[in-house]
Amino acid sequence: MTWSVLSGSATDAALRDLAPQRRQRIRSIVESRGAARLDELSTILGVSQATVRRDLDELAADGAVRRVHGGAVAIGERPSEPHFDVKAVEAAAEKERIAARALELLAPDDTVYLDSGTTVLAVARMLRGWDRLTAVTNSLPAAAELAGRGPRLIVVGGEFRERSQALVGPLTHPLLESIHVDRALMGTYALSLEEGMTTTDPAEGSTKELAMSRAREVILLADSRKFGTSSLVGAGRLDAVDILVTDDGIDAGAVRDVEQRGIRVIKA
Amino acid sequence: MTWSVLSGSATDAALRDLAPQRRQRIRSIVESRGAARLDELSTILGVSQATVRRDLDELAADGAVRRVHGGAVAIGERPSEPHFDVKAVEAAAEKERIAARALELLAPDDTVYLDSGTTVLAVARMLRGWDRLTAVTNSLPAAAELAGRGPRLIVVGGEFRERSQALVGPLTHPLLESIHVDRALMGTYALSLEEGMTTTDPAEGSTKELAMSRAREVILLADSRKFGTSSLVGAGRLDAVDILVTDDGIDAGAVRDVEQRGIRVIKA
DNA sequence: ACTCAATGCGCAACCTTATGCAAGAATATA
DNA sequence: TATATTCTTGCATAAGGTTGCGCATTGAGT
Repeated sequence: MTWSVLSGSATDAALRDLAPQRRQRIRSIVESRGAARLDELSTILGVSQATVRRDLDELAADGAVRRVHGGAVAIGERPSEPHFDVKAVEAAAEKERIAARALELLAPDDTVYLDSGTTVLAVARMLRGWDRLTAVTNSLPAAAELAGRGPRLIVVGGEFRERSQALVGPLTHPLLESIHVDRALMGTYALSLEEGMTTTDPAEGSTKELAMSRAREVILLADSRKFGTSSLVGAGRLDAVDILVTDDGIDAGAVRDVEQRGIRVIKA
Repeated sequence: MTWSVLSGSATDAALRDLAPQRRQRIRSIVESRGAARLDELSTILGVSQATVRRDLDELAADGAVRRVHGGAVAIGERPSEPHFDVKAVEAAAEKERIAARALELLAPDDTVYLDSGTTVLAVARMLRGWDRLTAVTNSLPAAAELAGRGPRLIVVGGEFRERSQALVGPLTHPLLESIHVDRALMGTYALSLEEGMTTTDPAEGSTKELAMSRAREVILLADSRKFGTSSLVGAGRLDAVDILVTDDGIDAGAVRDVEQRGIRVIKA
């Protein structure tokens, strides 16, 4: 029992973070907002500005943040502003590997559909300079990434959905129905054997399904953590998928289950 | 002007950006518009001109922007004539004025089509926070500007044309034909009484014509230097235009000619 | 149990930097 | 050349930072 609660400062101490925890919090605050002023941090954390200063100096010494007058800014500030708020798309190395592996499945003259999602976006980045390729996409970040950098670019129309930064809904359908692509590179929010691909938005789900139906070959990019999860609405059954590219975190059982459905599994 | 100085300075400090953030903002403003005036930046950022000067000097030293008399221009704006720099700054300010004037013609609940081009792009920028508006556009930069910042956003599909950074061609038509907007804000490469609007690309021309035909009211944004010029292919006759927003550099004779066609002329 | 050094934190006096202001010099436009 | 901007410069000020010190808590040694 802590009857030391009687003393004011003892109470505070009990509630307060330990120094390393506090530094970690500062670090994530600065990182998520790009910058933070000293007095803000002091208020948020409930410690004095002097303490925040010390923490900031510490973090700066470790190279975790960059110290500036009045506060701190995150390291890795992008020099050229991305057209879209592609937030924290320092795509995990894992996604990069999956993307690189998927790239090998494409031919230089292909017509390729690029779905929304960060993993597929990583592929889009790697397509710079592929000037014989035709890329079709409903992802605005992917479009921004490809605009004028090699591939012929076709953007499907539709209503912009902020969460996925993609164009979805009924308005996309006429265009999708009028085209045909060699390969579709799909992402997904969740994936399970029974439900197949699932996502949070009905419009997005049906757009995904339609896109897949217009492709000769469907390549699904999904990291192993997606396995065995499911979300609100269906976005295509597993049967629609021809190739699954994932990372080696996937367990052998899952691989066997998927391969049993006639899907080729590639571990990046 | 200086009420911010008079009021509580502590409040201001809390709202103000950190120096690196402010520089980053300046950088992206200059980059996205191609140029910016010093006093504009001062107003936008809420700091004195002296501070903007210092920031600009700093950024110029880093090679992030190019400093010119009266403001700064983005790196990579190629000078086509002597004194282009200052002209670029002036022209940017002119477009802003035209855009601001056009903005007054819109109602909060409107459905608006935004054409490609830098002047219309300036309007898109000003539409941030208009969350009751629906914006339809074929311009990728405009879409990037609006994505998740207020208006409902619908992007028409189509093939991306690098020169205009817009989606054009036959693939755009099905979607355009299935919608109807209150107002269309159009830009143009060239403009003359006889030829009407003209542009360099056939696909772009027909897309513009179609877009205008889907609008209840067509608003053309064109600075006065465009008058009396013409380009390769037609992009709509003047009869299709209801309102012309231009700058006061236009001569009285031209205004009379245009008004004689039943077009309302607004000088920004 | 008691002391005592170590640590973390807050406070406040003092220094530094960033910003604003204004007058004169420099530069553009007519 | 004349005139209106814009730029430079020096200085005032306030926001931010630094330093030294004291207090509380903790943990180890006696």
